[in-house]
Amino acid sequence: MKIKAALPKGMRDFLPKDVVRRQYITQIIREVFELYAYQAIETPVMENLNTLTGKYGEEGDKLLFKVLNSGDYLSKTDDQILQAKDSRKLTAQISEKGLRYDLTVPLARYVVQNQNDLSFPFKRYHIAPVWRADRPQKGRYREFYQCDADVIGSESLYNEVELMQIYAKVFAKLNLEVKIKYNNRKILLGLMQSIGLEGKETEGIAILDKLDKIGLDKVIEEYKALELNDANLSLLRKLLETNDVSLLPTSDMLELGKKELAFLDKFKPENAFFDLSLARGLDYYTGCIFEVASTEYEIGSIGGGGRYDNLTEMFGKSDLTGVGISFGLERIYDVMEALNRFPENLNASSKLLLVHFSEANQNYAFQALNSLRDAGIHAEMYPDLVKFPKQLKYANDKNIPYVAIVGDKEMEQGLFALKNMETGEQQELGLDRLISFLKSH
RNA sequence: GUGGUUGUAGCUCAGCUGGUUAGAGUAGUGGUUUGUGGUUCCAUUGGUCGGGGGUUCGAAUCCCCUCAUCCACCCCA
Repeated sequence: MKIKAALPKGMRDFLPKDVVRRQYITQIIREVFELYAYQAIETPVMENLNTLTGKYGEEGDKLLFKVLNSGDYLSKTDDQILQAKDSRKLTAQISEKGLRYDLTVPLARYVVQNQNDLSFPFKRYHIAPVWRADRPQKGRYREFYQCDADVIGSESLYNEVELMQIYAKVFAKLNLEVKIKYNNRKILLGLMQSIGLEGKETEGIAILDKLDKIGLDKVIEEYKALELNDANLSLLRKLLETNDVSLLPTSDMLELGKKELAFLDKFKPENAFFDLSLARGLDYYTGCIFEVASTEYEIGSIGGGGRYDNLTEMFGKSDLTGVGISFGLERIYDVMEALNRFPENLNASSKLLLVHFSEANQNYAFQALNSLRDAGIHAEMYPDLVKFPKQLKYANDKNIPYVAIVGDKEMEQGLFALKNMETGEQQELGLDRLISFLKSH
């Protein structure tokens, strides 16, 4: 029976030429992370479901990929729940693992679990895929890579500044123009509280976040629906129009937020800007928050992050604050692709193909391969005995720049006919000269 | 979860208002006197026209359902 070759929704294959380009991006990110003294870690793709749930808000919980228990999982379920077809309760009984939704929550778990072996402040980076059961669309996939750098156990705001510098440096190296936006959850929370939205802070912050999309008037309308008085409504309007922190009311929370903001204002990179309407949906942020968007191509945010004070507390260790940023690889890729910013010379192929006409030729060529590879030249021999044009076509399709022809003539003279696949030029060289030629071209 | 779009050969698509054995390009394979590709020419493989049901003498084409896809909303990288 023939089954249809297909992938699950929102997941993709990558061709060799795609992988080279993805690695070009991650390599730059990795280098900058290491320059700033972050160390790589790895964690499993699966976490216990109770590690993941409740960290990303209600929406986030819905978007978790859950993994079915092994074995005869149905035999252990409650009959009543099974009969009632209650998916949520049943899920809890048949699934105890899930795919990670981001790299931050697993980090919190990791830090608590491995605290004895880590030195704090712990600066780590992690480049790996995450999964969200979202509906795919442009720039949104169900499997995508995040590239994270976080500092755990340091409340210094220099960390925030460094992280913004990392954003600036990486995107500069990628030749992309971006705008780094920052804000502070304390400002947002304090503001909501001071305008009479105690208990409804999250709701109020979510409205702010829509400013870009629906405009100021509609934002104010939505606040009106929350029964704000006129004084507070006009205050909000003014704040959003001017983005001016000095207009903020006074409260303990707000003063704290303003102080933190002032620090960032002082040390921030040139392309970073305070934005009062920046909110970010992830539930765990408590201090500074960041988001990066391309100024050249519309695709949503290509990076985000912030400070989280209570994430390790959920795993039983308090007083361990963290701050981090994330790069979204596929969106950065899409921007690079759309703007044609990948270097021309990225090539996944070898430099040389050895072609031949007989088994004797192959024997001879295969031995030469060893010397070529010992010299560090990426080389391959066409493995099968096929017609000559077909071997050339292979080199051509794979974008291999040079072909060395090994026929009886060449064997007798101990030479290789080196052909430049672009110009068609051919020259006869001994093995030593072949190697030195390829090394210098 | 809501709204829209599109589903025809491995890939990109054409098939007009329903009418004979469903086409093209490209890729694949075989040849073009067997040591020169990208750039000759010829031949050839490959499709239950997303799936199911209905209307009709007759459906890729019309209607209904369903699945998938892409896009937008929600939210996010």
